[in-house]
Amino acid sequence: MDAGPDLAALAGAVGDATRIRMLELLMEGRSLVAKELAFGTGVSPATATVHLKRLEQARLIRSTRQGRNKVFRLATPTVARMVEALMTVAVRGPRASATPEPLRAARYCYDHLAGRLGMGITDALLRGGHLSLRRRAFALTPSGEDWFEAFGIELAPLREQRRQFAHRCLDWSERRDHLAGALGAALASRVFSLGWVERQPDSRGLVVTPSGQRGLRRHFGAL
Amino acid sequence: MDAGPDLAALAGAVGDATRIRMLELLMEGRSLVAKELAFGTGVSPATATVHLKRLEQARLIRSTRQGRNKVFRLATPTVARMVEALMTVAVRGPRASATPEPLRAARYCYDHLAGRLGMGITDALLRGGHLSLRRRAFALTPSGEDWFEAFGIELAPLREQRRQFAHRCLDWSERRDHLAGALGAALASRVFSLGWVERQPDSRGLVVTPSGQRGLRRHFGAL
DNA sequence: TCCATCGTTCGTTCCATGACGAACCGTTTC
DNA sequence: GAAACGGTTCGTCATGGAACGAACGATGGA
Repeated sequence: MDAGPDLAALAGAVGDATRIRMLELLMEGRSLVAKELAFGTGVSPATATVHLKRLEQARLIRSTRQGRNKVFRLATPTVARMVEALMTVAVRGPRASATPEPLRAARYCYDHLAGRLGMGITDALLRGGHLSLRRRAFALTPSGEDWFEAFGIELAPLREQRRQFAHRCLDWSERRDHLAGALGAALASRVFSLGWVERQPDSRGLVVTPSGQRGLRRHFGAL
Repeated sequence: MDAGPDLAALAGAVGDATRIRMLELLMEGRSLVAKELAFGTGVSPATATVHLKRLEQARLIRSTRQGRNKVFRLATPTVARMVEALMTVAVRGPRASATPEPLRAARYCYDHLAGRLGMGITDALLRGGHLSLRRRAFALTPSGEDWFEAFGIELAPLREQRRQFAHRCLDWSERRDHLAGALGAALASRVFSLGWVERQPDSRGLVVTPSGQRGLRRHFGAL
């Protein structure tokens, strides 16, 4: 009698505190092994196995074996966007203002930069004419191609990836789009390896280092 | 230890087959009374009451009393977008191609037109220069203002509404944006009152009437 | 080879909660 | 006023499933 996609099955897979927490942990973009996910959700390895299996059957996550470890990641960027959409709804209500300031300032969203940092960088790239807006994505302008190469990011390999190149991702704290996709991930990775931002332990939160302050200002102006 | 919005509470509210089905029913944009939602989900009125209360406490739906009836609707367009995001994920997998053709052709998404019909109209308006793309929304061009007025839609009252005027809504079957927001809703309502499209019973699906075929072609060209 | 570690499987326990019917309250209609 | 109807509340039942510990297989390191 129903119609369209099988929402009930998906909702069942998502609708558990432990499992949604696992998805939240994976939103950092890191690949996590089963044990980390068990610890991160405060649950025994045995229980974690069951949940992870269920998430995998629902195609929300994927796993690969690495030796005796099993590492998990979100199945697709679409899943990440779904989780973001859930966050966008969950953020209102009485606890709305309880969103921790560090997370609003800078955080990982799946595998790219979000929060005010991600927004600021995206805005700067738009202002500088390095990015332009397209229907469902950003587009890299000629000057943008030079800019990214100069920033130390090789574009050719990124274009060969199957995932979207410069996706637009809606930010639950800023309520606007920031740069995602292969290009966004590469940018985040580059900023990270430059030592400009560092992970906060056990959180999606990021901190900008002193050298990062300088570097970001130099490249993106006042964020 | 957690951070950000309270996903667990939201996931709990969403993660039940009956409740997600209720949200799905409300995605048609209609306001439905409790009894209809009970019948639509195949559950007793008593059970429906409990579910509806829970959804309301999670701020996913809102209700108003009308006489001895209680009518429900989605709380905000943000909720509608969240449900769409869930659908977008749920649609892949083995049953992907099982999405009923009528729904792909034309359907309600919350309160505006979606599916190929919604996409086609949106595209035609873009091609005609009546709409332009903005960051997170569409914008009405000067020629667009004339067009909508000529089509029988008063814009002034729409602009006064608190909701977004010309929102972009991602379509789970077409995977692109279509026109939503106050303007999208008004357009859908107008097309409906012209008798160009009709509801399919017990479904989000829409059918284009013969006069609708002509009217749509005349105004939007080949869809 | 032996041991440590990781993940899975199995069996068990236990709690949350989804469902219903019956009784009840308020509104509308006749 | 009486009857009909919509919705809510209450009590009860049953079931699903989340959690754990223990035992087991597999992998990698010493």
